[in-house]
Amino acid sequence: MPETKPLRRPLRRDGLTIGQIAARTGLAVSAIRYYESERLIAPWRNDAGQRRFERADIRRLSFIMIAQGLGASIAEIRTQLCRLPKGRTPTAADWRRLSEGYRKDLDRRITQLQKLRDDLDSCIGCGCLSLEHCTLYNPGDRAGAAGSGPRYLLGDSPGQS
Amino acid sequence: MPETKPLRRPLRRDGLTIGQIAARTGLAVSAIRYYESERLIAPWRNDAGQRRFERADIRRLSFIMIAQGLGASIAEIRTQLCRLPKGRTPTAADWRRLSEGYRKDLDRRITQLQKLRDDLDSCIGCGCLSLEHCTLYNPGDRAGAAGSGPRYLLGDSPGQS
DNA sequence: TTCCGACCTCAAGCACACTTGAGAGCAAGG
DNA sequence: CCTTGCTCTCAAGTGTGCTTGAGGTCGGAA
Repeated sequence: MPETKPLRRPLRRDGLTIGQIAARTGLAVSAIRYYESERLIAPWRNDAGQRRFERADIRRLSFIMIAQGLGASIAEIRTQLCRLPKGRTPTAADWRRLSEGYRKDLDRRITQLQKLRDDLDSCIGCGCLSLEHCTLYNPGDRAGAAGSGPRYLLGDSPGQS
Repeated sequence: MPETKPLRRPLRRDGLTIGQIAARTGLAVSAIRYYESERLIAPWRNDAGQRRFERADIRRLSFIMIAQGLGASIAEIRTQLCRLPKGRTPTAADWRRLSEGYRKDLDRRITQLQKLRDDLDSCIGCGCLSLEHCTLYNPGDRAGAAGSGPRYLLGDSPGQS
């Protein structure tokens, strides 16, 4: 987490600076700028061209972080965020509505992982490893198997050859 | 799935060709070559320098596919595979031993996803989105949230702007 | 006024897991 | 033998989600 050390804290009115947003969300400044370039957020600019954020943007960024943790791509998240009301600050209910899809997805994923776990012992050492219709390779949709993203979670520490 | 259409099928003795391995595993030929370059598999070569595989390599590749589906990186899988016996073809018991780590990991991930699901409604629309110590952002280790890999699983079809 | 830290843009780079392309060499059915 | 399709190597490209660097501006405390 670079760019996040001393922080003098000025200008609370007229919006938050990108550094303040970074500090509050834990995101890197560069990541926030990237999200803007991807049209996930739309801060306004002050006279000098510096970004200024609303408090609501923190929530928006938080949603982005959660959605990413759940496996969503930037494009998907953009689509999701488009469903928020345009003219006004989203309410708790708006966010909750958005989250419902994720909840259903979580349910599906949990079910699939449970199946995967139950299949693992009976499958991994057996003849079905010679393939054909083993549930371990084609767990419904491949997505349900929970992705190629997370690193260093399988018990081995990173950096081993 | 390119490179997987007509298939004449010769030379069963003296090992399987890369095309045959590809057909049986569903992997692309290029992916198999890549795995060799990453030292996950080690086919021998015939006189002309073409790769020849053992049947046991199918199982090995299958393990790779499963492990990837569970979020393991190439490096991690390489480490895992190093634990297999060197001199002989791995037995079902060998594979089962390897899979135990994954089973434990699956248990952890299922638990975390359940927690995530339970937290989702109570968290996503509420004040904790303004951050600090919300479980949704820092679900233990970030890996437990199941990764940034899987695409198109959140209910929205791909290709939407 | 000075100065340092925070901010700006734009281009390029990175890591991962492959795929694609060029150019050439085998293998086996007809 | 010929042809077709499978195989080879090596380099470069792809997509995702950022980070890094260069070169420069802004803001506010001293």
